[in-house]
Amino acid sequence: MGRRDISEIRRAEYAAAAYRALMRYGNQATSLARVAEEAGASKANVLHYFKNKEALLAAALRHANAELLREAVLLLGEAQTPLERIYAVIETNLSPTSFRPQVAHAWIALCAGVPYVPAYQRIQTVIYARMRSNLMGPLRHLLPAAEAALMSDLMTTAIDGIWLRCGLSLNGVTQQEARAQLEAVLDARLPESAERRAARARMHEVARILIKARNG
Amino acid sequence: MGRRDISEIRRAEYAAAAYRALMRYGNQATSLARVAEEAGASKANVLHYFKNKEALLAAALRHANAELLREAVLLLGEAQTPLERIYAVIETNLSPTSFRPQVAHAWIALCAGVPYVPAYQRIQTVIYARMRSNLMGPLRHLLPAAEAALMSDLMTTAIDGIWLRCGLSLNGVTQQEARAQLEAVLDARLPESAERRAARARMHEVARILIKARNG
DNA sequence: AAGTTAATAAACCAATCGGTCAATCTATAA
DNA sequence: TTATAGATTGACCGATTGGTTTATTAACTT
Repeated sequence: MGRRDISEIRRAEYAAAAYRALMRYGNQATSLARVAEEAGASKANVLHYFKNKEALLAAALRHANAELLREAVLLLGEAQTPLERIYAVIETNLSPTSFRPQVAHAWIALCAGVPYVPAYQRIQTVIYARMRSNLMGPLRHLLPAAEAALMSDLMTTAIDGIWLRCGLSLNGVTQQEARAQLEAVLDARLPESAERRAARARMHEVARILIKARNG
Repeated sequence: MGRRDISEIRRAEYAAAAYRALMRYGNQATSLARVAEEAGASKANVLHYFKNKEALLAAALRHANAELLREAVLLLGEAQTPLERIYAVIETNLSPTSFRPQVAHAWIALCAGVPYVPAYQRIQTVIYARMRSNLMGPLRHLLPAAEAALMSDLMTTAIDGIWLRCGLSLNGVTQQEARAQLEAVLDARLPESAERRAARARMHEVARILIKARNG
């Protein structure tokens, strides 16, 4: 175990601790002291590996995003048709890994900081670019360019709105309600068909299997 | 000018100042000192009228919500058909009063605090209840109950997502893009028709007139 | 005019914030 | 074994936070 390894290990540890704190206590209450406590380390050592709080929280959000990305890659890897790729995106965003109030809290905190913290802005830009790429790819095969762009934007918007509501969790958006809403979005330009039914069923099944495998 | 009046005047002044601070500097940077400076008063006097910061910011958000509500009432008052009432909601949320990054910032700050600040939660609950009422009313006339509820939820979700994007304003959601997305949402269950075209045109015109009157 | 009440603000407070520093400890390299 | 570089930390710092206290001013009541 070289000294170089420790650096990376600590950075990952502290980023994960910061993410946990962000989920549990919210942005306001996530101080360096609390993150250090969460990680079982000293505040000074956290700052030994991150030049400041902003860098730490940015790493925390990238850490969380990487988790989500891993799930997306798995699902997209199983998709074989454009419609299946669209449902892969939907299933990813509804998977229990991400569709949880606590996770949503962390992302809302990110959104709140975007206008004032350049590092957050960069993360958000990357996330949106990937979302757009994941959706535009399959949509281009199914719709004219303008309509594909519209549907990509609308699905992104709807997913954002669903996450927001999930984070507030006032009346607690059910996964089923969220799914129904996203299906309705699809209805606007990709009317129900045998292909769509098949794609939905298959990716739902793939998601179920992957989740079970991860938990088991 | 009785002493009772001054109390209400100051409360309104300070709430408005807090809302301005929330829009300009974000939640993080909105301190009592800054709000007092924004209001041209002393911090102590702000706390003389609000028992603490939480109450002040809650009043600020209610103040902002009241502004939005006034606009909604005006538009809904002109709507004469169910479809027009739906478009009244859409136009309200796209009006330049509310559809601005700064305004969205303030609301995102609210959302970020909802899980931790009970007062914010109450405000959010009221807002959602009114939105649902405004949408379910007309939708019930146009769709079966279950479909009406679905569309109400979906429109709320989409509006939330649009506001969120507006607040981030990375690629800057245009009012036109937002309108196109909401039209696509309607397409899912209320296909384009002569009635819908008429309702859209009329409420768009009503909104234009009201905005012009307010600015002029 | 006198007395009471509310409006206002300066000064102050303890707590906490993000961040620095100097000093230890530890483990590898020589 | 000793030297050295990195890991780790307690103590500390100035700034800022939300909130209180105390004193002064202004205004209504009688």
